[in-house]
Amino acid sequence: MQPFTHRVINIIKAIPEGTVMTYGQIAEQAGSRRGARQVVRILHSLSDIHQLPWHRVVNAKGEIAIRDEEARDMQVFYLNQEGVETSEDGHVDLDKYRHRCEAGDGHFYPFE
DNA sequence: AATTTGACGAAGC
DNA sequence: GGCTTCGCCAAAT
Repeated sequence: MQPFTHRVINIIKAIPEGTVMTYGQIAEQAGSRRGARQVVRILHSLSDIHQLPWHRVVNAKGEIAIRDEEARDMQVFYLNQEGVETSEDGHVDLDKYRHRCEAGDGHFYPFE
């Protein structure tokens, strides 16, 4: 298992209830800014054996990225259960629910 | 070992 | 706002 993969798993497991993270965010936190696709792979392959809250992961537009209708519906259900409002299309308000790695004083860094 | 793939993201049209 | 192209790199084949 590559360090990147391990970090991604760890990050996903650390997502609090009622919040969501984007693939890009996770990849960035894991160390690869362009690793969103690896996050996809990891989630797809590893959510099964790990206990990953995959339903708290959405794409950059705040939409449910999943393609399977049933799984998509399930994700919407879980998010609603946790208090995340989702549209019928399955998109959430990232500005409200996006989990951000806080700097402590609320200072927001647009880039790094 | 080589090639394809993929629940994505940003940039370009 | 939508569609296409390119980049990215681990996992699957």
